[in-house]
Amino acid sequence: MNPQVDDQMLLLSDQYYPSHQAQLYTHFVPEQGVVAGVKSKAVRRRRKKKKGDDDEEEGNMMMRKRKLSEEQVNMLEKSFENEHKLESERKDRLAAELGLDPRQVAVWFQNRRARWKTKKLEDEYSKLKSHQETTVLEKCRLETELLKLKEQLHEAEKEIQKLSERLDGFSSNSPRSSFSLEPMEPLFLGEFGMDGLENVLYVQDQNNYVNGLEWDNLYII
DNA sequence: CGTTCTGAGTCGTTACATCA
DNA sequence: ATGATGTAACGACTCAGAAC
Repeated sequence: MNPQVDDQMLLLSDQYYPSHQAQLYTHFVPEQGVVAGVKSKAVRRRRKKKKGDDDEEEGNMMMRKRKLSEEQVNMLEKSFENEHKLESERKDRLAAELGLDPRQVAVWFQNRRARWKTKKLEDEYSKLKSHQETTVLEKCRLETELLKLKEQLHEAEKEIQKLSERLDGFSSNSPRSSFSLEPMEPLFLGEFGMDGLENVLYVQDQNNYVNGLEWDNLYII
């Protein structure tokens, strides 16, 4: 910020810090630069930079942090809830109502927006994180289920293989007779895959429709 | 004494106005 | 119309005092 702007702020500070409003501050720091109407260039002192910069104002620490009163913060919060952006008119009105420098109101809103944004990011992050965790769990569950189903499929194929071998043996050893149903019975069941595959069709699982699909695929191929 | 909260300073960027 | 310059507002980063 350039010096001209700072000068404007000095004027504004004089305008917005009338002495009768001093009681509004819970932590009004004595040497603020406007004490007892003294117009001072030190209203907005530059803070000390890092250690070793310069010690010009070490003696009279003019720049101290002023904590806003609960009432001021409440009103600012209300205003922030209504609208995060702060137009010039609203800033001036708020500043006048609260007995603050418009610059302070602007700074408060800037900080509030920044911290609101940080909090929002944190919230979004934790939401995404928990969503990701449940997705990973679901993936594990599905993989386990897939393994089980593959195992069942393997068993079913083995069974089919056994039955088709039996069928081959039967057709080569005995002549066809339309009246010899007795030996057909077990085969009949086998032909439709019912022999020994109950566990495939009646798997106790909430997703057993999946097993059904697998079974369909087995016979479509 | 370390941590957290928060008011405020600094810097870079952007939008806009003014002027030569 | 156009480029240079000044100004204001803002976000991001940071510091530092206060509170816990």
